[in-house]
Amino acid sequence: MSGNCNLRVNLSGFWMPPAMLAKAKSTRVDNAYERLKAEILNGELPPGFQAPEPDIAARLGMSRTPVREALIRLEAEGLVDLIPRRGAKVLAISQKDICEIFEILAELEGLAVKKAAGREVPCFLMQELEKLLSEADAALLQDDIEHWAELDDRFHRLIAQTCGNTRLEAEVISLLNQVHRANRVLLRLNRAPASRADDHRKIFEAIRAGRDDIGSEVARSHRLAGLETMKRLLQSSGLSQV
Amino acid sequence: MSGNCNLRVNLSGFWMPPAMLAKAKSTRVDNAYERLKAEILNGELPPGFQAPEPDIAARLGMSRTPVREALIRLEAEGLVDLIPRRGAKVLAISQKDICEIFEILAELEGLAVKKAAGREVPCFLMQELEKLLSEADAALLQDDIEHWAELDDRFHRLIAQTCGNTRLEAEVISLLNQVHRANRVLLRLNRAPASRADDHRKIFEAIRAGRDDIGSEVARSHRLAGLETMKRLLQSSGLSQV
DNA sequence: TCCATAAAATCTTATCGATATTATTATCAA
DNA sequence: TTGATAATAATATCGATAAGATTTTATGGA
Repeated sequence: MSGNCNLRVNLSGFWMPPAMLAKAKSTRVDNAYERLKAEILNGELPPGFQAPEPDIAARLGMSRTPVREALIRLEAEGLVDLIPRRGAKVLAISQKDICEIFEILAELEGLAVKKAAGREVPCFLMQELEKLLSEADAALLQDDIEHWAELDDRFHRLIAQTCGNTRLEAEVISLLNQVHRANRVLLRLNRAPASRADDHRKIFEAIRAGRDDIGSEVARSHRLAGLETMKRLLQSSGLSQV
Repeated sequence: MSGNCNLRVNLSGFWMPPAMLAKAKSTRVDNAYERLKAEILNGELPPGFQAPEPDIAARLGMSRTPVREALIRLEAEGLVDLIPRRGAKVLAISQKDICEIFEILAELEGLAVKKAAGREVPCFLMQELEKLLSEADAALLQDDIEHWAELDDRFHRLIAQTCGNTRLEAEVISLLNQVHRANRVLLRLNRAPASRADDHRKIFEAIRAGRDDIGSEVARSHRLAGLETMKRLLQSSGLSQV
């Protein structure tokens, strides 16, 4: 058994329980989905990238059918656009898109924090949140904006996971995915954190203290402040799409 | 001219006879998608209904490929569950699902009304809203709960369309679809309107007057009150799923 | 020569029917 | 009853073909 074909690589880059990795059956559709999604999120497939299905299938080493099914899923998640007779295109994000998404995120993240503060959040999630906070502080001290951005993103995703509402969690994460690359590109231009760092700490403390009112309000205004930063960065960079 | 032609919004409400949709759609995938979606929403395919792909394909008179692609889209919208080696299953809604969805709807509908009140809503939409309000009044006077429920649903969908945020609109409509059958079934048991009728009027007036603060608050509490009604109906009916 | 139009070639998807794979069920011996 | 094994059923995937749009080429008139 030298070439273990069942060995699954976690391409999403996020932590998964070992059981999940072991059990996850590796179908070609799932494989194509995970690989394409990872490549879109990390920028290997940049916004605007466009290719016919056969090309993508060939690149992934499989036939068109599973690729097509993966693309349909990615389209439903707002990451690609399937243009009839033109192939699949990685979506670019405009200022309007960012406004729309951040406005929704402000409400949904506010709700997520409210729900999290109103329930018993599993201990390991709180510990993970706290770890992210201290690592982010450390990254800022070292001026490591790249790493800080990564931790910022993971904090927001983890918050979504604390709320206990699975649909809310999935929707927040889907929206974060849609703006993931725009976030990264603009922060790289900015070379500075896009938000007040202590907002995250406030949110964390509010959840721990069960202060749903404070928490949700901080989360909401945090996201709306982020929107203003994004708008400013878009203006100053002169980019119409990211 | 981006290729979002495949994202179609049914402006006339949400339900159309399959035959009509069949003619409008050119591809079999779209055809299968629209037909299955309509059948799920109107209850022809009830929650819990389950069938292997070949059966569904045979019923729709096409091969498995387009059916499968339609099912993947429906799964992404939370209407069906694709169970490996078991076929496609129409999702049933539990009390937990209703809680999750209504909580999110409360925030998103609140935001939608806030945005609608803060902008110039196209005249024909306001007229349509007003028409729905007076028709709903008339239906109540005649004790036509069935018709009232239909108008209530259409009001909520139309509100989503006034907000100007296309993602917000799509998400609200998707959530309304997921609870559509549950709504209908429970109202039929109840034989009475599930919410204070004048809430709708208040929301309409707030949008017209540009009072985003009032409008969003009424929309939010309206939905949360609806959640309580649903919970009560579920308890009294003894149903664990709808 | 230049432009408009028609015809042909090309390219890509949409769809099909068939096959390989694999989970589930049935069967049977210990 | 249990565990192994065979049979079954349904999917996952493939390769091929048809349909349809786009682009290119050919053609004829000014």
